[in-house]
Amino acid sequence: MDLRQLNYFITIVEEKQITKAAKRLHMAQPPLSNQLKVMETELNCKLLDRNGRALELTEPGKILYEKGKALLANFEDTISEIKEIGEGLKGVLSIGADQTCLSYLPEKIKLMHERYPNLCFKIIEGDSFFLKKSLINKEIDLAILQQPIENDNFFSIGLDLEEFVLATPVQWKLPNPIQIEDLKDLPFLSFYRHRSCSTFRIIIDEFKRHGFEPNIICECIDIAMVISLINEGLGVTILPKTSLDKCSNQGIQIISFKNCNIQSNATIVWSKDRYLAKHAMNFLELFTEETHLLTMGTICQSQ
Amino acid sequence: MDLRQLNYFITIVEEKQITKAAKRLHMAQPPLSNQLKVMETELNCKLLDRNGRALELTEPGKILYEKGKALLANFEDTISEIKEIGEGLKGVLSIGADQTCLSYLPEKIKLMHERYPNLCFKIIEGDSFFLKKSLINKEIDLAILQQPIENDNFFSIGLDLEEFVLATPVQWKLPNPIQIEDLKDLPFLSFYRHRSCSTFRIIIDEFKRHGFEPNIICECIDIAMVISLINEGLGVTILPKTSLDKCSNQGIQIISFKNCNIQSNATIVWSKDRYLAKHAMNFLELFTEETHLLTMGTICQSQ
DNA sequence: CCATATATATACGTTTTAGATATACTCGTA
DNA sequence: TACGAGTATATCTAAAACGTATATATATGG
Repeated sequence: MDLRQLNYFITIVEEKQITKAAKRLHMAQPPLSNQLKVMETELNCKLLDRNGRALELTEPGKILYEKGKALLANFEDTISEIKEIGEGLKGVLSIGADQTCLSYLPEKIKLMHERYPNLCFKIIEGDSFFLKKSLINKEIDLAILQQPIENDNFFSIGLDLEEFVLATPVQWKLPNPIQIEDLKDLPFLSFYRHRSCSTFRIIIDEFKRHGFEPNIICECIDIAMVISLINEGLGVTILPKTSLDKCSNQGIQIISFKNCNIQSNATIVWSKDRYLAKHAMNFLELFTEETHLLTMGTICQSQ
Repeated sequence: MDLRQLNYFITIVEEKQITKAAKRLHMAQPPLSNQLKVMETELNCKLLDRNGRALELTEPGKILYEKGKALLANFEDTISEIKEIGEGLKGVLSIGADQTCLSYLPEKIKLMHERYPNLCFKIIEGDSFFLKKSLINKEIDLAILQQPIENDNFFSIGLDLEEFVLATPVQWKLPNPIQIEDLKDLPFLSFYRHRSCSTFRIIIDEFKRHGFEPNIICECIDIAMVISLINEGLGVTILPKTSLDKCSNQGIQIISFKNCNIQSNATIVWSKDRYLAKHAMNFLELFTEETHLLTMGTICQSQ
């Protein structure tokens, strides 16, 4: 017996007549009578007691009706749920972001929530290595991080380029804009978990390009810690502009660079090894709508 | 989507491979791949992520697997239950009996319970009119009563014929066996709800055949009441022998009749208007096994 | 009591679709 | 690069679901 037959049976019971049930099911009466017979043969018992016109449930018929109705409803609910998840209307969207890119998220998540109110979000913070591993392990759908991963197991789209700025204690007297060489002797605060963190590398590489290395007096794993150290007048750091906008920045002075061509290269990345879930595609669309930075061809994987 | 396809999907998930799943399902691999594709098309989303060899569940696939597995199990349980009920292994068997026939039940029900331990019983007591109505209303599956119902809406099989006996107070000095004429002046106790009760009519008719009517001093609705009145020495009554055996009968004297040809005519009766449930047929068999009174042709209705 | 209306069952032909077979493709590996 | 394991595609076959026509059964009205 299958669900089609079960539905036939339930309709017959509710219409109390095979003919009416056939109409409701948009089919002719004879095949419906037939299917009922097939079911009864398979179950080896009468489900309906036919005396002339009156159609009455037998004991097993009664039970089949009760349980079958619940089963069908359950099944239909499940199908609907799968479809909703498939359409990205429901489910859990897991996004990874490194510290400098966390600032991209709040606005976009608000937008997603408005469009897909049944969607849940999971935000994971970590450096590029951690995020890469999470993508491969399928612990996250997407990651936003500085600088594309040099590996060809990932698709990626670049977000708006954005300048890096210098953050210093507010009372320090420094030129604005400043030159990278002026940082030579300033105490420098950096953040990362591993020295291979991409944001860290971008900055270090820029220093090296100018022929020196920063005077690092503290390495933190956390931007907020760096910010509070700056607040205390301990030193300076270099960050993408927007990631400072979202912090409480009284006590922080923001200075642009004159001759520095490092830019925030925030990139949204996902795994090639995996079917990109619809809700993740929908999230990507939020970025493409605005920036128009990419051809959609790179997003839509071959199905 | 139907349950066959759901089962296919679940098997694929569990075997982690379409080829192995096809083997387990005793079918070829191509149609199984096809069905998976059909499902994905219908649900409008990928259920499995195929990268080369590794077959992994997508988000909607995961949910479908979890819920689908439960659904399938539920469905199979329901089918099993229906089959059990259909085979008479389970369910509720409702039996009606009039007072003089209640004594037939305990032994048979014990037997039924041993054979079909999951079967429940419902025993209803009432006079023949009440039982007839209950059969028509389908409140009971079968009824056991005195004398076949003269209506042709019922099937019936007669049980063992059994003599009626006289029950008197133990201290009364009466001949044994006795003649029906000797009852002419004895105080008579009778039981029934309506004067049309068949047991009552059988007895009255026998009195009339001998040219007199009993000297009825009390009409009760209950055998137990009649018995206790006899215990008190109030009068006598006539009953089928077995229905006295089962009562506590200290204080009761049982006397046979010499010239009386009334017999207990206990009959088991069921409605022609109704498909006789399997458990009811099984119950009937208990009687036919012993008595061999009937041709099975009358039991097995045309299906 | 027969005629009619209403409903279910049977017979048979048609269409749909699940499944089989053969084969091509894809990817990882030796 | 060739091979092996697994999946997808193409085409055919067979089963079964459905429709049409019609027979049968049962309640209702004249």
